[in-house]
Amino acid sequence: MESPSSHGEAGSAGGRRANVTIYEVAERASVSIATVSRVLRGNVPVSPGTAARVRAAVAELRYRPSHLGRGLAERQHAANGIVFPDLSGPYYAEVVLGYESVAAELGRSVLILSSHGRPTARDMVMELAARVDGLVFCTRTVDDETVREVAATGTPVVLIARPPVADVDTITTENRDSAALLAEHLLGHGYRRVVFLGDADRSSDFAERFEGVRQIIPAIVPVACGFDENSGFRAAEAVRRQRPDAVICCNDEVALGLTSATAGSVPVTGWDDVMAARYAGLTTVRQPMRELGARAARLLDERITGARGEPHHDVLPTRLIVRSSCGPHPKEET
Amino acid sequence: MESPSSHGEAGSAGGRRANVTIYEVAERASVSIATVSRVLRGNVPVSPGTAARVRAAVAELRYRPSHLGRGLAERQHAANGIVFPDLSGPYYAEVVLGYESVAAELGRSVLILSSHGRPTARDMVMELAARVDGLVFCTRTVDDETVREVAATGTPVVLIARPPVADVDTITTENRDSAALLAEHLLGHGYRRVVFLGDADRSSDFAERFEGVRQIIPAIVPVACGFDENSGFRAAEAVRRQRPDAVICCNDEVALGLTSATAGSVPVTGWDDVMAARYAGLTTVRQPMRELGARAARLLDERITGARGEPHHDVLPTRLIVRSSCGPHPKEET
DNA sequence: GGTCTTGTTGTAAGCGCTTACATGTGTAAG
DNA sequence: CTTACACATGTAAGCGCTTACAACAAGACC
Repeated sequence: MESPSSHGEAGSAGGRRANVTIYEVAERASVSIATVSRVLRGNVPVSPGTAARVRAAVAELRYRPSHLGRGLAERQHAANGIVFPDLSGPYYAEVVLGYESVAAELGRSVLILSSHGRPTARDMVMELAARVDGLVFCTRTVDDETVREVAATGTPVVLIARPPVADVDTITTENRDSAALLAEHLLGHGYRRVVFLGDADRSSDFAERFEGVRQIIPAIVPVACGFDENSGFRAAEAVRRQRPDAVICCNDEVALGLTSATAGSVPVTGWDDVMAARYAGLTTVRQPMRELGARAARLLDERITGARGEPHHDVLPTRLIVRSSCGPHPKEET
Repeated sequence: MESPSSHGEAGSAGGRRANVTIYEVAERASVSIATVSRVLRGNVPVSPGTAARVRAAVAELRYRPSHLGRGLAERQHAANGIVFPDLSGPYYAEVVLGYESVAAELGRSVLILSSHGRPTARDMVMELAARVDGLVFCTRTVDDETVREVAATGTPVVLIARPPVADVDTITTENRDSAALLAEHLLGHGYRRVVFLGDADRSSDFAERFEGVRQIIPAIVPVACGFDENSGFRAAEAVRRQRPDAVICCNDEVALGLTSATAGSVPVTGWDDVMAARYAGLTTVRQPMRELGARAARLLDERITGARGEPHHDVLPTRLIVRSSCGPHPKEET
């Protein structure tokens, strides 16, 4: 008996689900479990005859190696996590898509966690960190302390659209310059009194956009607002009180929400260039969301597989997309 | 020395990442690993003093139990998977969001896999199946054979928007009746020659919608088409050749794409009621996408935790949303 | 015929955790 | 002052896999 335990007893008891293990395969192929493992991993030569017998046994038994056993022995999960606030709204969906796509290519499963404003987010993140080889955080999903704690356990971390914490890699999109460009465009329209709708305290992206605008329009008036359509819609009253010539919104959803409420009576711009923006004719700034996720996956993989060195702080370029929502053009080009 | 291995030697060698294990916690608290485990799981009484010592050691060492070790011992992953074709487009993003939200509530992590038309999808699915306690498949991401194979290993499976396979649970949204309703509405507009834009062979949802329409408009003309905006855009030529009074598209994205190409010259309807549909004024059928995911997570959990019995085949209700894209209303109500 | 390779396979020690069972202590009962 | 019984804790056997090391067989070579 080679088995140290009861593995040999294949007895299909009335239990729930008796998964077939490497022991049963070994027994059926009349080899040791080590040989089965070697055939499956293919990193050590095995005689062709034996290999064939093992493969036959694997097929007949429909054997699937347990990830738990494998992971424990190899000390790795072959999985990455990504944490974001919410998947509704096209922004995070695109980021996650890009991330998954690359991670899968690299042979890593991806675990998602939507913090969703849950108060237990921190615990959920630590829990997630215990089951992956690396972790990506999008924007302000958790506080810096949590990021630091995860990083301290040695788990590689990449931050998306968020200022650096400790010496962790980050990937962001360009905000300041394109915000300035957008502001200039609005000035070109002849607008003077401009409102910035969005909460700069809650997102470094928003803060940078605000700063970029203020560089060009020092008198910019900030009006606090959430992130979604509803917030934009509800902000209409507060915006109207400012009697603005134009409103620069922190993202497309807010812009779209505001547009619904004002029926287009006020020139508006967004940020992100989500699908709905095209149909609403929204002037906005396009950012490469999918690329953001893809890049994060690659960066993470490098760290996991051992790359050392200075933290990366990549910045991806964005592009101003002028449509009709900012009003008729006195002289600008499209 | 209680440790059977080298666990006791805490030596922080120059290695990559020496995770703290239950052995170190035990040593620090001067108890056995069994006691540490008991304190952490809280299912067996431990004297208050000991528990406090253990908790202190856990905190000082920043100990995080390994999911691999725990999962192996408990024979469960505490994780669910979900497989979908693509996350771009709001449909799957919403489904996944609803799924994640409930799964997290139930204490399960969620692993996502986008099949993305990859030829290796089948292997990736089997791989995923080996690391979760249950799996959800959205629409036609993999063939029936694969679904059967996963189900055969004893892994609970739930199908979303897909016809039953073996005796697996399914969740779909109502298609036939709302399609008939939509067709009637179009008839009410006075339209007679109607095209159905979409590929009924590639989705049971689309097939049902087509059938529902045909019940009311037997002369409905099918025109093949993909799933996304681009497909809709490119189908404009083929559609025009049919000189239709109106076009019923298989989903909103196709409808939106078509609309861009025809500049609204043809009455069009979609399906799903995605965000962009509201801004494009698209007449469509709303389906509860988030609820679809949420329900799947609950159903799966029931099966995982042991519910037996007949397969469920839930059907969620949908709702016709009339907007302007189907043309001016001769007499209909909103 | 004996020694050395080389190639193939088995043995067994972990990986980090849970838990049935055994052991030891203090206290109530006889 | 025993005997019994709770209660708290330790001991050790797994969970399913990988892999260093040992063992062995079959040619190659002198």
